[in-house]
Amino acid sequence: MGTMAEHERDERDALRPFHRRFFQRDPRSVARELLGCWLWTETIEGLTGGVIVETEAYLAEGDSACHAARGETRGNRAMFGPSGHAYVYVIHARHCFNIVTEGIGIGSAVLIRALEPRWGCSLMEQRRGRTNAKELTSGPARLCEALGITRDHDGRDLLAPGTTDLGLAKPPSHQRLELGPILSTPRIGVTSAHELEYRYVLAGSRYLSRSLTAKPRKQ
DNA sequence: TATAGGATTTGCT
DNA sequence: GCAAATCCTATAA
Repeated sequence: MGTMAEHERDERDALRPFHRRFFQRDPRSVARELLGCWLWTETIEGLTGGVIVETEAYLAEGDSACHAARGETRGNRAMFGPSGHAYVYVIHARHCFNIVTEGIGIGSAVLIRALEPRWGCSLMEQRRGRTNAKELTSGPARLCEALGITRDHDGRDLLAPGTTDLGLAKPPSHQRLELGPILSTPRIGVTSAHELEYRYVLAGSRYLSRSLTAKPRKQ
């Protein structure tokens, strides 16, 4: 009793799991409501994870920046699968993690862009090759590296414990992060649909992938 | 099989 | 602030 590992386990035992219905909705609603929720992986190496502080929604209709916009391919197949499953893609030799929304055949998802580190910081430091807490999980590819998320997780059901080392849940009410205001901004890095403000952030977080005051980079 | 480009990150200036 | 590094994926031949 009282070890860090046991404390972490107790914490997560009190978690409130998601129901499939939560993901069978407009990705903009899901993206907003995932802020403050907990994401983790538990592998042979250990437990790593944190609190979601930044997300982006990608819509099936009228969103040219969405990977599903040009139809289903081998790479984005998971996006057209059931909601609540992982969609992991590779870009610039790095992985990015999404959660599929709505339902089969639709093609929408929420990209997880940043976490506030919370569990397994030493393992995350090891995987990332750096110790600055702000650089561990503040970016879609950074958090995948820190949590050990790869294409191997593509298509995994997040709502089927025991079939995956990925975990996602609402925190117990007494453990909620002070949310602060939720702001929406244009999405980062997209080469089209700049006008759609489907990036959602906890405005007070120190762990965003891009500060709210930073000038948008050339895209 | 070859080629171009991307929902990124990093280091250097 | 800027540009290089990085490698998988889609597309065309």
